Amino acid sequence: MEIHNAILQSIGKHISLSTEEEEHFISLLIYKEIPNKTTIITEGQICNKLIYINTGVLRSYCLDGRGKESTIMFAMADWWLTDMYCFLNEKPSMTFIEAIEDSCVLMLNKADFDRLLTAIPKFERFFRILMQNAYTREQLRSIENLTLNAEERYVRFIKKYPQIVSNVSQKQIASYLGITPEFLSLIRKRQLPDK
Amino acid sequence: MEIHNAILQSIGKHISLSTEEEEHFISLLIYKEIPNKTTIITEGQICNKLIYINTGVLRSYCLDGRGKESTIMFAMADWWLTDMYCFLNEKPSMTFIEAIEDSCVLMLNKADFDRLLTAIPKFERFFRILMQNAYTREQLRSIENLTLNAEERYVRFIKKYPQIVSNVSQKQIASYLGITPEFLSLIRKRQLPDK
DNA sequence: TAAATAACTTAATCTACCTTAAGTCTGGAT
DNA sequence: ATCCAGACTTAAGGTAGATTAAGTTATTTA
Repeated sequence: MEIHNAILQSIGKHISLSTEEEEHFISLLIYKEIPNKTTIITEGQICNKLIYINTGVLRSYCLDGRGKESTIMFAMADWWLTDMYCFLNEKPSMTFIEAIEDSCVLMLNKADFDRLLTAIPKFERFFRILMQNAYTREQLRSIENLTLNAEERYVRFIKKYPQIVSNVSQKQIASYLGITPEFLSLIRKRQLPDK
Repeated sequence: MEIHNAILQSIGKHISLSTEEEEHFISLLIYKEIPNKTTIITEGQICNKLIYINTGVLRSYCLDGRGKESTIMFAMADWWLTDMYCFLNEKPSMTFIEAIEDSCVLMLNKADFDRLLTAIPKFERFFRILMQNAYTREQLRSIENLTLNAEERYVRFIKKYPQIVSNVSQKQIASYLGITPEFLSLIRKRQLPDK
């Protein structure tokens, strides 16, 4: 009960469910505690879980051919994440997902996700809105990557995600911004001195 | 009739509509022919149209403070586009949308879009899938921007959108890839000589 | 058909950011 | 307490890509 308050309230902002519908939905969720630094999804594994974060912070990232890490997203309490492409198409994951602080999550299997959408079509609406928001967020990121330099991107990042800045290593922030940790260090130094 | 075949078939891949539902949907669409180089959405205007491309190619782009243009997307026949963030939130557009060849489109007003989703909830499913695909596409673009250099991005671009390459100026391709037209010219030169 | 405008190329110079490498600081594990 | 590995800093030298500017080729437009 307790545990499902946040997710139900979050969903309730977009659709209204009857008590039975809420109970049915909750019955599909798998509760899991994830200690800091635990990897819950690994490249190559089938990624068949959609993850809702109850508390904590997770990070998804990928590795390129040369072993360079790129952070795809940081996700905080009340966010959803997965390797969306691979979840939807039931392909092996191209990404890793790990906890970057002690977290607890609720997970929904792909099969249950599909059945849920059929059983309670209101969830189509909920996930449409979720996908819409994810889409517009990503599009903004693409544009900012193209139009802003590293320092401008860093400044926007700390304004947009102040909670993350305080919890995450600079190396990981650099890999989100697409720069090296060394260069981020230099940017940070520039920001301080005179003001 | 003729004109609506493509859009109905495209929607029919994801949901099945009754004849009345199809007719209702079609009654909401506004048909418009858009000559090459016509701008149909301008920064600052309220963007309250969702656009389906029947034939032709459109481009959306934005301008940064220094007047630099960034192409957000190229959209071909059977694609949907708009300034999604501004359409959904009924804000003034932050982007421009123009035809880059003679095109014809079907448009759906925001108010009709909202009513359609209520009247025929199956459309929630259709647009969920549309948003999903848009999201995963954008996420891939973000990652490629971070991990690939300009030449690699160009090579992927021409593989993924061969039809666009033949119809669009290099200046516009450069602004999609986030490089200058001069540097794209250099990349293209490198590609030819020996092979 | 000519003139004008825009697209594309080429090349020199410049800069944002990377690479490498060495050094400091920190938090866990023993 | 000590050791160690990882996080962060600093700095020298290198490179991808920008900027500027001039020249060439298309495409409009008159």
